[in-house]
Amino acid sequence: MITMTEIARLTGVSQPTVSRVLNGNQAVNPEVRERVMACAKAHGYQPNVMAQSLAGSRTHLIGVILTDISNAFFADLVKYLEQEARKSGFSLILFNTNYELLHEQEYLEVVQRYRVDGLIVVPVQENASKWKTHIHHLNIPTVVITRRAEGLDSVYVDHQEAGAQVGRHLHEEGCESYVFFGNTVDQKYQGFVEILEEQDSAFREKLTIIAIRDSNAVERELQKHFEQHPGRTGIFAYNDRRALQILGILNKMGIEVPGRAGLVGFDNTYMCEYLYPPLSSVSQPNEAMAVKAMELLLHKIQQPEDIHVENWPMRAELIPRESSLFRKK
Amino acid sequence: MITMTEIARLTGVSQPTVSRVLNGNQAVNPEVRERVMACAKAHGYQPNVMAQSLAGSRTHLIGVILTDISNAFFADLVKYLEQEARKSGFSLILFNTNYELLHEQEYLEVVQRYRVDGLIVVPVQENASKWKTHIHHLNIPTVVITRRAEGLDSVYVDHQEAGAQVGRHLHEEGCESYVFFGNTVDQKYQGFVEILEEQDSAFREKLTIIAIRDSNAVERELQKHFEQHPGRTGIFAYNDRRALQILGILNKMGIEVPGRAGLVGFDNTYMCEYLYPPLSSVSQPNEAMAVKAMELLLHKIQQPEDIHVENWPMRAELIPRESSLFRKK
DNA sequence: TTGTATGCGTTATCAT
DNA sequence: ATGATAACGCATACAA
Repeated sequence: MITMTEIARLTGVSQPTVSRVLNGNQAVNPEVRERVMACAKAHGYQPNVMAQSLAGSRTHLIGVILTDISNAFFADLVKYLEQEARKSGFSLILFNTNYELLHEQEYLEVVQRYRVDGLIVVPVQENASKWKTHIHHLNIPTVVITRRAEGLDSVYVDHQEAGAQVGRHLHEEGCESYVFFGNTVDQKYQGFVEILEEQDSAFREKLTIIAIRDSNAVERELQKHFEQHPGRTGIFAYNDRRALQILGILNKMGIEVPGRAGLVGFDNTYMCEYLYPPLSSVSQPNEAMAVKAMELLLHKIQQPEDIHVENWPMRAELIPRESSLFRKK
Repeated sequence: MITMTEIARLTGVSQPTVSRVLNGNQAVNPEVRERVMACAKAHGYQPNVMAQSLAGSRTHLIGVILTDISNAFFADLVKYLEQEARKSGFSLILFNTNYELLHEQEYLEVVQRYRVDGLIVVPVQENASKWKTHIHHLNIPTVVITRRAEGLDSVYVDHQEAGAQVGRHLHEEGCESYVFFGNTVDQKYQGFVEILEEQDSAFREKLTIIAIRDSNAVERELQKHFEQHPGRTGIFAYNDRRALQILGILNKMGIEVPGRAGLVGFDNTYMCEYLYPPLSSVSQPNEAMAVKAMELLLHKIQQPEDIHVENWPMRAELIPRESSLFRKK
């Protein structure tokens, strides 16, 4: 790979002159400019980012540390992050923690070694004090994405509001009892419950919470619920994967969807529209999140003195499909 | 970020001595060693990869250029690639071409600028001569993955053999007619057809090929097929996404699966086991491919003189599930 | 407009 | 065992 010094030798000028030409910076003699450019092109010159970075400029590297790239949701996010980074001439150096704190810690060191200009992170535990201390010590512009970490710029979806949307929707579609699949510490659950309690003070008695995964056990729980609640049941699953499993179980049980039970998933995975019936789901604004996160990050990179911390809760959107729409007969 | 020179100043030794200590290389005075180590640890020293690389060692960067990270299959692959890279102390710098040749070309330049030690690529068009010339000019150890590029190390799945597996399976499960969803240039199709022609010389007349995507149009085509072929029908879809759509359509048509039609997908996506009925699918050995690709690449990086080109066709495996199993009543 | 000199943080080759 | 010194490829301040 040819270097500036080499081009200088070949064209009979000094290396800084080559630098000027190649960076289009200063006023250079047009003839020299042409000669140098021609030589560079002929030899396929590519600047050595390592040297550039050493000499004081930026690395144009953005470290992306996330928990699970094989998760379609994160993979989608990465796609948009990469797209945005590219627009500004940055490249992504990617790390997958696999939800392991040790890996996360190690990667925090690796990105330091590469002197990344900025960091976009999906933390394993966004509010663990150890992690926060570590991050703050790095002194690298950082944006947390899909999670809210206090004291750090965060771009995420307001899950509580999303849960409320689902609750409102199922209620409007005539559901008289409810099943929530997932963990009750989930903000989705909080929003779901709150809005429905507003509608119906006896709501709690009409709610079944299922956290187990085993299909047979789930079927038993559902059976029990349907026996106790004759009216239409609204089911909210914390993600589409889970919703898919439930759809299969309902199918097997002979429960009519959406007639007897309305189902809503989360993440709006591509498969939703292909399922039978098509699955209602909550769509997270992946591209918007990526764009905003990168925007915040680049701003911090360019203006390091701006120490202002921003929170960007974004709104998810329920995409109603057949699985939860009450069709009057 | 503290440097070796700074540590040298603080501990009253020379910078090269610090280097020796930190690299555990030479015999150094134990007292000095301890002093330096303590100082490094206290200040959270991290080597500057840019400087290391400039000074002659490797960048420990592996460029990963692929077509679509948001595709679950590639995302999964990346997960394993990252895992393997990490084991050997390499990091991934990731690029998503989005199937655009211009982006691919541009990224080929970017990885040069970063002086990556090696390249793992899913090309947009693996046998375009322009691309191949470009790749060869780079003179960077490269492994092509999921595709077979002649003249370049390639790790991929033998789709023809995979198609044959599906054909054999459906035949064994008592199918008397067949539907293939996809493109006939697909190697999967070739293998599928070949094996079935061996079994039944009149096979071609019993085969319907559907390439369209529109659900209504697909339904009409299927309807026609079922009217003409009363026996059990074996359906092979080129990927799970498509299989899912078909499952929905069959459901809607009232076609019993697997009784009236056996269905097999491709990629063995996580959703297969949650579908109703669970979907038979061909599993690509993602982890094995990633491991092999990285192994080949690291070998080439460490032994650049070994110019030997290797092809690694790997075997996919049909995972039979309820959707294609003939249950005798 | 152009060349000289210097420094970035390492590694590596010398002496000592 | 350790310290000078040079070199990697580039940017930049300064001199001419």
